[in-house]
Amino acid sequence: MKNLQIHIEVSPELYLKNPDSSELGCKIVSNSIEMINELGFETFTFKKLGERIESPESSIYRYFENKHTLLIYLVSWYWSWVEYQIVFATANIDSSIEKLKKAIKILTQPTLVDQTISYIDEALLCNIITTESVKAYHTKDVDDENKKGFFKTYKQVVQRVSNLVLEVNQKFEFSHMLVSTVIEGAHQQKYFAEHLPALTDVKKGKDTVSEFYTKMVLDVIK
Amino acid sequence: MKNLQIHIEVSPELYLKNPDSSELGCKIVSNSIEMINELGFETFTFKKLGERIESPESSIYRYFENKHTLLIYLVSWYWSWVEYQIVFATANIDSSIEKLKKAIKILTQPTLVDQTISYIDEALLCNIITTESVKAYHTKDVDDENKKGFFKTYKQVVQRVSNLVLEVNQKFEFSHMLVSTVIEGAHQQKYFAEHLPALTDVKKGKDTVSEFYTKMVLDVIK
DNA sequence: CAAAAATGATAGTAATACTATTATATTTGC
DNA sequence: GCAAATATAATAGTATTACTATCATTTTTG
Repeated sequence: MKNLQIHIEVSPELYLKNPDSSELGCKIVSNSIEMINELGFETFTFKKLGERIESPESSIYRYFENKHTLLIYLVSWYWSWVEYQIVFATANIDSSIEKLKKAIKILTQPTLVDQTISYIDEALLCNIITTESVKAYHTKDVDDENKKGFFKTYKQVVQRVSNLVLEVNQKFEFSHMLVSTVIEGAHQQKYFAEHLPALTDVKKGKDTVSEFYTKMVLDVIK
Repeated sequence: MKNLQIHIEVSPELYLKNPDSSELGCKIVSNSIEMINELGFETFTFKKLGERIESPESSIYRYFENKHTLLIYLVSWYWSWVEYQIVFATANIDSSIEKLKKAIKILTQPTLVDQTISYIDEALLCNIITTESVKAYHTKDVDDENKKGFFKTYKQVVQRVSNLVLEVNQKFEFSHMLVSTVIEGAHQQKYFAEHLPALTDVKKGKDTVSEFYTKMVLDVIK
């Protein structure tokens, strides 16, 4: 998987000007990832980002409509990246169960980063997904934004893994629920482990999250 | 369960002056529930609430430090109320499995409201929990607020249901994860059903969420 | 090298999330 | 029943946020 020249494309509805297309754009994206990690999404502002990259706030607004759309851009990038990993990890495997296990592993394991594509720090981005991604679709504008295709890549991943579930058990009626439960659950359990440990059983060092959700999926669909 | 004079108490850290103790306080709480439903949490402001109840913004600040704390107040009230329902529904039942099933039902069923305690509209409050409660603990201040006991009632419910899981299977290692996965999952599936149906399999009219999570729990712990 | 496009510098606005102050009610304790 | 305490109203003010607008200066490119 290393040193491949793959390139992740994000749907043009999510930016005004493709940040990929200029140095300033890349700086905006990579520094926003760092700053959202440091400050949290609500405390992060375009003004602060502007100061950090030494460019005026107004220049950032030429790339992204607002910080909410920037978050959705990051989330969308993330899911394309995850989908790529799933496709790669399940290629040339015959057993449906094995494919499903690999996919669950990717969706639940602790921040995995053995590769870096371009200017995006995937490890930091994973943290953002864990702590901030629910904010991407818990807004009054979900329905509008959904119509515009803002959540397409997330839905694609759910559909793809859902298909793997059905490959194992064609009669299972709740494949999408199961997959979205695993994905969201894995994020939350990681978050709980760090901030609200009473809500979880995650042990340090161990990959309890993967273990639990893998067991859960296999028990439920068989 | 109807017409009981039960009273739900919220921990004093969550308010400056107990809203329960005055007419204005009750108006603040009941109208905030309506307005958060109508506007969504981010668009809701103390200024708008003040206009609605025809009291100055500054009066609201005498009850709650800010709108975030008000949200936590509501969430905390909700979990006390749910805990009460679980205790009530599982009283005098011998079978551990039956008790667990009842608890899961309460945690996953569509907004249940056959009773109204005081000035709080439980149906509207349930909607708020479904769409906004993740915002209560996804902030930079979680750790601080957790130390102050802001999430105590939620943790109590998880612990209680977790104990029911262990009653059924003492050797199950992931009881807290399982329960918090069910609770959060149920909220999210309801939200997805309404806004991002591609992520779920919920069918209209049917209580798919309860059905799915009940099956899931029983399959995983046995 | 001229025209177009991108960026920088700067200013400005409405709304938000508060805090502060003083006046007027309302409650309560003796 | 009245003074003291407490709660609420009325009003003003501040720093920050989330933008929008304008114009000058660079940089790119055909």
